[in-house]
Amino acid sequence: MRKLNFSRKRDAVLSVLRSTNTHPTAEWIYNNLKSEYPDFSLGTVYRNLSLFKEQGIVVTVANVNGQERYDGVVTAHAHFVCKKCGSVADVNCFNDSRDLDERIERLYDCEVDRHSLCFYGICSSCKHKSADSGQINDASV
Amino acid sequence: MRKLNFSRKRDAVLSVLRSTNTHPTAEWIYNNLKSEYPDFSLGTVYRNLSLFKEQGIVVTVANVNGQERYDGVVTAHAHFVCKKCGSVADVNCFNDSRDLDERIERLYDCEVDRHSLCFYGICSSCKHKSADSGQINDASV
DNA sequence: TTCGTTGCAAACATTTTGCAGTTTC
DNA sequence: GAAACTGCAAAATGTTTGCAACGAA
Repeated sequence: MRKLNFSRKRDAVLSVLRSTNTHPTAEWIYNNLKSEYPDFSLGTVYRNLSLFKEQGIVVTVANVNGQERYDGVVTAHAHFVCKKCGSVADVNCFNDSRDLDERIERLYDCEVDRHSLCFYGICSSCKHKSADSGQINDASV
Repeated sequence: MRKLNFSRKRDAVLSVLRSTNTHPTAEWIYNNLKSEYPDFSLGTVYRNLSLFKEQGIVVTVANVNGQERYDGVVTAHAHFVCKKCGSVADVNCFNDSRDLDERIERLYDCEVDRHSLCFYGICSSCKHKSADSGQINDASV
């Protein structure tokens, strides 16, 4: 892994990502920091997110309406994606840890880094709105 | 759901997808049919795949290196994605059926259409090649 | 001074779309 | 004949990248 200098903006990207549980898009992170850093670009967000992924401290959990959704929590947990509002929520009712991966490794003679479990449907909030009032809010924020 | 006419090309797209277990990209399907139908376009593949998804007879199982991978088998089963060669394989060792979805519905008061379980790592074949000979073969065909 | 980091904008790659011609019913 | 379907190519979209300026060590 290559040498890294300290960078204020890189820190900010990670801390914004860690401060929310909405599993935001790169653009959302960008918009969130643009006011604080008038000199700030989307490229920096992408570059650093990609760096974090390499380091294993960030993962992408789903692609919703063409946009990748990022998570700063890398401990194994599932997600729920609402097809109406596009929200991505944590699902923490499984103890689907490393065991599962090892089972696959033995069974298929392969190496498993991680797995991703994702449920798709309509979230509680959208379900209780009237049938056709649903809108697509990409990041639901 | 809107009215559909019969279409030879639409049939062909579905049948090519159903004839393989490689979870191909739209482009792969296009290349596979281009010889049989000299008059054939990628747009048709995308339009029909998107139609099939609406109908629930096709799902996307993963995005590998920026390209969506399609599956004509919609019964619940997991997948394995190799980060070296980009292959996508079926994983059939779970009886993770509808039960799981219903558990989430009760727990979160939501509606679950389906879930997707995907393992990421290095496939058996790549694992047994020498360490750095690995290449990225997008559709591994 | 060296080299990692960034803004900016252009480049990229996949997917979507508008339109005019073709096919299905 | 009406409406669905398609080829084609242009447009749209999210993401990546090259380069010169900037910042950290």
